[in-house]
Amino acid sequence: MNKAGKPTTIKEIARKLRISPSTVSRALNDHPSIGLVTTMRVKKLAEELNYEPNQTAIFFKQRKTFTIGVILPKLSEPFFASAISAIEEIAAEKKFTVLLGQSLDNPERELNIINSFRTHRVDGILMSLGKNTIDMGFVERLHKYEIPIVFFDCVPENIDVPKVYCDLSTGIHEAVKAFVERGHKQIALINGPETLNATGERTFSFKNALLDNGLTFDEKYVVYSELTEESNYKAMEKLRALDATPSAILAFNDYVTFDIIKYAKENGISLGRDIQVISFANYSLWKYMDNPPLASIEQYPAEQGAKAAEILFEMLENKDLEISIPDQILASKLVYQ
Amino acid sequence: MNKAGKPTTIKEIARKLRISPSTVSRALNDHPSIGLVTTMRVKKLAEELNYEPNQTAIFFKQRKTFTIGVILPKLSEPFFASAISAIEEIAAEKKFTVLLGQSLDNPERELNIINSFRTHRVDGILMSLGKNTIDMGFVERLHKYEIPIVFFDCVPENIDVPKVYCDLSTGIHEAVKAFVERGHKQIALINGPETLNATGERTFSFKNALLDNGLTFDEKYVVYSELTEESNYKAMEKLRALDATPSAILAFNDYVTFDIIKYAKENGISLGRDIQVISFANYSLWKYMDNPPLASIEQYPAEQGAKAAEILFEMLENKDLEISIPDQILASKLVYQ
DNA sequence: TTGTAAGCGTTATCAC
DNA sequence: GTGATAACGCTTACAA
Repeated sequence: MNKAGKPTTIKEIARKLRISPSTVSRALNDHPSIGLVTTMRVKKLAEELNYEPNQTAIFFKQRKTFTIGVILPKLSEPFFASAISAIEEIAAEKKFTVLLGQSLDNPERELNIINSFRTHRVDGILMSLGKNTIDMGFVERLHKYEIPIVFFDCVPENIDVPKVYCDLSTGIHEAVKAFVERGHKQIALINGPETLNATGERTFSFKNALLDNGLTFDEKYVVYSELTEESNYKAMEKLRALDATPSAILAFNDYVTFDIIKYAKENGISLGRDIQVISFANYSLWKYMDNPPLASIEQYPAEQGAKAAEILFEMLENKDLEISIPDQILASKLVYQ
Repeated sequence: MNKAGKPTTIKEIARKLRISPSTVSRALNDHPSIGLVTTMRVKKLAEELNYEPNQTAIFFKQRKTFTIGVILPKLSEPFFASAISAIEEIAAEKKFTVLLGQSLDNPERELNIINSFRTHRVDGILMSLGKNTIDMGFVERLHKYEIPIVFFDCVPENIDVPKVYCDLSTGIHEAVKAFVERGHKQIALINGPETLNATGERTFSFKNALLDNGLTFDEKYVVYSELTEESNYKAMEKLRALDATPSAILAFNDYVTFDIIKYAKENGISLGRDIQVISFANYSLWKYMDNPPLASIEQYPAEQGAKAAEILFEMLENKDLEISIPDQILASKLVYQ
């Protein structure tokens, strides 16, 4: 800071020391060719004047911003909150800063954020897709601009781009096995909207898991919910209307489970005795509840975010935009509370 | 993008159109002095070449980055997650991007983040202090650099700086009143560590609320916890050891409440009948629980974040770094689930 | 209405 | 070991 109230610049230091700006620059960067004395003098004055390099100038010159952008559907979702938390920690280690954008599942917002990130010249992007994203054209555009992007959790299909996601089949298998071991024969799945990938994935693995455990798969035991309370209740009613009412339910996520718990309470169903539930984890407060699900399928948001960040930083360090990185698939796991 | 694979620049457009870069710049920025025809030609070519202004150059030149930094203790805390979520939405409206840093309650990390933000030349900072921050010297430093900062939720005392926080006294008064109306005479407070401001504030308001409701204040009914499960249990035991066991407890936060619930379960205490609890909200899932607290004192994280962001943007627009802005105090409120 | 030129702060290249 | 100069891409007086 100088008397004019403006940040000190290299030029100023140079003027005061009657040496050239380039010498100052080199001295500050410990360039070997600069004499020890000069270096010391420069550093001393820089200290005194509270010199701080103007990063915007450096960014501009070096075409690198030491910044990564992270795009998530919603930050207030615990799942994404812990992902971003992990990402920020890794970025901080690497001396990178994190630009943040939330899409709120709106494809238009997603594109706006990406554009904003691009004009901010972020060095790379981490992204978890919103539910409604169809057009993936932006991936190619980013590639043209040589901005690497790594997807995690909600990742695009059929595009050769680095991805980190959780394989639900392992957790679903464990869940069904746990149910079977407890003697359940009628196992249902309350799934999400049929349009979601996550939904198809669950149905697929659920079917396999049933067959692998010596049960038959009956479509009727898979009901689809729009994930509103009303829709979740309807799903429960559909299941209760079946000839052989299921005694075990795999729920799309914890929010569905909450509604199942509420529904059960209101309808005199005893959770744990009449019906057992296993859920996909977003919350982890079950231990405080009286009627928690039997277990949860953990999808490791922090680990996914961290892994994605690591891959991104590796790409940034090696400039290997072209080599295609194999999908990083974390196994989901059944976790008892 | 041009054939060299580099982003198109204004110079390139100028060269191709055989006009000067300044004309191109002006045309792209709809400068009134440029003829309509020229403007159109420029814009058309810019479009064709996928021209995108290099923001790093603009940031550098204009000494403004359209970026705000947000510093929070921990992103995975639902309280802060919803604050940042609200902040991001407001920033997006203003076409600002959000730089993110989490202090993890570590003062050193806080300073690192602030330095990083400063070198990134953020236009302003929003911050919620970590629990252990003592040295507030950075505020003055930021002031010198003319970087406005607005605090929210966990704000510094005795410093003239814009602050947004929630006044707990209103909620605590309502809580005590609610207890009294239900016939409770022995009301306890399980408080946080004595070193925290938040703790002193609660004691202070709790005392006043008791007196205002015609009860007496007895220090023994305020116990301090380190907020670990063990410490929370000890707090409960202290209360149970009192001559007149409290029938109502005000809990420092929802985590404490969770432990109270757990403790009660394990010790055959019926929540709701033997003991009623009111908590300070960080989670909002009580409706799904069997033994929820009677009510929660809501502190409106999203509103606090939003308000702080608004103040910051106002400061940025008016460059009014000097006028001191009166504290923005939101009333906390007792909310029944 | 348009062009010229300077400058933002830093660093890389070349020269001495 | 140090200095001069140019360059990054854009904006903006000032000139024309």
